[in-house]
This record gives sequence, C-alpha cells and structure tokens, in this order.
Amino acid sequence: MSPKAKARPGGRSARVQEAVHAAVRELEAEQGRAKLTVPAVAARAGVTPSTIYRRWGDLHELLSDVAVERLRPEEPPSDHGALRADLTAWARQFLDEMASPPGRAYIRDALLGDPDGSNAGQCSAYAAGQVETILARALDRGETAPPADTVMDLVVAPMMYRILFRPDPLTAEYADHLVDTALAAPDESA
Amino acid sequence: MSPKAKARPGGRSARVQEAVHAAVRELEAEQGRAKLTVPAVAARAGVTPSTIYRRWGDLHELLSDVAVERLRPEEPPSDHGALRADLTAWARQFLDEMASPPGRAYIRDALLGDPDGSNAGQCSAYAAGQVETILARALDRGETAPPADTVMDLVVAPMMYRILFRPDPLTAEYADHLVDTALAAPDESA
DNA sequence: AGGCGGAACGCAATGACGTTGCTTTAAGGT
DNA sequence: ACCTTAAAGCAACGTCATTGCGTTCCGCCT
Repeated sequence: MSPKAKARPGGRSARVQEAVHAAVRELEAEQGRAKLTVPAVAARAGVTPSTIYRRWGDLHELLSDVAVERLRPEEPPSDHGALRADLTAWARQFLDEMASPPGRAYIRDALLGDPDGSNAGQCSAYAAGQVETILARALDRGETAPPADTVMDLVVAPMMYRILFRPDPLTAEYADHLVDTALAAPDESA
Repeated sequence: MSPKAKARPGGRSARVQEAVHAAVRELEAEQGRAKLTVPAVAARAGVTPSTIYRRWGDLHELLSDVAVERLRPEEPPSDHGALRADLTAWARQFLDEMASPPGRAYIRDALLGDPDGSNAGQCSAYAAGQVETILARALDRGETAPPADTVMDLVVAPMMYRILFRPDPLTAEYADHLVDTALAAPDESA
C-alpha cells in the first residue's frame, strides 16, 4: 500500500512528510532529475536517509508519491453552461498540462514507482472524478450525457496513450476531435 | 538515442548484446525482478559490469531494451476472412498478452528506461503495424475500414490506459466492445 | 590478404548509495 | 501525567554505480 496512508497522521510525521516532499520539488526545480537522489533529498529536508527508505522504500516510490500529489486537480472543472463546452475546455486543459514536459515527467514517475498500481489508479480516479462532475452537471441541466467510462475510453485514454507512447506533439484540435467522437457515440452502458 | 542502434553491429558486440539480453531473461525467470542487478546480469553473461554501464547507461535502459524486444510481434495477425473477425481476434490476443502480469511488467519497463521516448514509440509502432496490416487486408477485400489512427484511439489506447492506470481485470468482452465502437465510428480522417 | 584506426571490452579503484539493527524521541490514548 | 508504540535518528556494513587506463578485436582501406 501507499506510504501516504499514514497510521499516525499528525505532528512530526506530517512535518517530515511535508519537508521531504518540498525537498523533492525544490531539488527537482533547481538541479533537475539527474541530481535527485535519496541522500540529497534527505539532506535538503533535514532528515536522515534511512527515514526516507523506511517510509517510501526507494526513490521511485517517493517520486511517484510526489507526482500523484502534483497531478491532483486543484479545482473542479469550470462551468461553461453546456456539456460540450465543459468537456472541450476540460480536455484541452488536461491535454495541455499532461503533454507538457513536466506533465509527462509526473505521469512517468507516478507509473514508475508503483508496485501495486495504487498510485496510477489514483491518477485515473482524479480524471474520472473531474469527468463525472462535468457529466453530472449536464444531467442536472437535462442534457443527455454518455457514461463516464465512455468518456474515459474515448477522450482520456487516447490522450494518455499518445502522451506516453508517441513523441509527436498534440494539439487542442485533437482534444476537440476526441470530444466530438465521445458525444457522437451512442449512450451504451457496457 | 537507443543503444540498440549499434555503430558496430557484427562480431563481438553482437555476441555481448545477445549474451546480456539472454542473461536478463534467464535471471528474471529464475529469481524474479528483485534479484535483477547489473552486476548479476554481467556475471551471468560473462561480462564485466562496466561494459553494461557503458552500452546501456543503467539497469532501466537495459530492461527497456529487453522489454521492447519482447513486445515485438512475432507474426502478422491471423486472417479470419473479415475485418471485424480479424480486429476482434487481434484485440483479444493483444489485451490478453498485455494485461497479463508479465505483459504489464514489460510495458512498464519499456516506458521506464526511455529518456527520449523512442522505445515507447517503437511499441506503439509495433501495434500500429499490426493494425495497418489488418486494415489493408480489409481494403483489399473491398471492405470499408476506418483509418489506422481511429483504431489506435478507439481500441488500442483504451486497453493500454486501463492496463496502466486501473487495477481492474480486463475481459475479452471489453475488447469486443471496443472493436464494435471503432467499426461503428464514421470514417473520418482527422 | 594484410595492416591500420578506432571503438568496445576487461580490469581495478573509488566514492556514493541502499540497507539494517539498535537507540532515542514524541504522538495519542488511558 | 504516564505508558505504549510507531516513527525518526544514528552508525556501520555491503553492494552498486562510475571512471581512467590498458588491451582486444571489429571493420575498412589499400
């Protein structure tokens, strides 16, 4: 399981976790990925390396932890008054953030140090949550909306696949195209 | 660039490369991922560790190299006489292989030690090649077939997304469903 | 066919990293 | 306020990653 599920959430443990996460972000910004090492992070955080090894296991799991936190959406998707507009805006922003070099790095980190797949699942859950918010809003308006799984398959999955497996640049028009496909699909629930 | 693009393809270099790759496969099968370390691989391959470090950089790049080789399809997709049958059979087999624990491990390895994304691109190119073979066969028969990119977006991408980001098990019915969607989509070229 | 340049490998040393047992601290419950 | 116990500090050890230098052998050119 993920080390973030702390049995002792308060006080020193929380301070250490925050200090370590901050140290990772700072060192990454200052010196780049190459200089990121457990002893370096520990020194910056004012902590001994063994603490990091015990709590996170290794550098990859720590980076995965930090990456997932960075991939968490900070606010619900903006409301443009109609399903298509909401989905299009969200997909464009999602693609823009995820396809950027830092975004790609976070995604890779999140996938990388993740033995049981829980961190990757968390990322997917974040995106699914945003999508569900948009779809629920549409249903509230009386619009017809496809199931969330359909949007995940037709919009999110293709974007992530191209981000991960293809070096080509991705455009906002591609996001629009995927939204078109998803909204044209029949509302099946399989 | 990938180290597989050897400037000196013949003789000793080739023997070393093959010995190292074989050593990785053997050790992985015998002792699992945990015991896989550069010195161990080097010892099994009858090579000094520095050789591996020089040629591949680190363990991740070596594993990525081996993983890509394993993900290469060994034969063209089987011909069932009709587009839907061909696509369905191929998607089922693809999902079965990729979603298995070893398949997931190879995918992760391929993505992991891949600074410039060339190995991941190679994986995608393998799948795209198989898909294009199926589609070309369909066009030869006089069938109408969607563009390859559509199939990649609607069939391959969702499968890979779920494999990577969701822990849930995946079924052959899911592959069938994706093929249905792809074949129902309008033949647009965007 | 034979020699030549250069790339790749082997060897060995070094410094950093990952790992672990024991001790110390402090959080949370009684 | 004490007591329990999870979590962090400390320190030492083994292993791994990295690099300079000498040697081998591939590929090519005459």
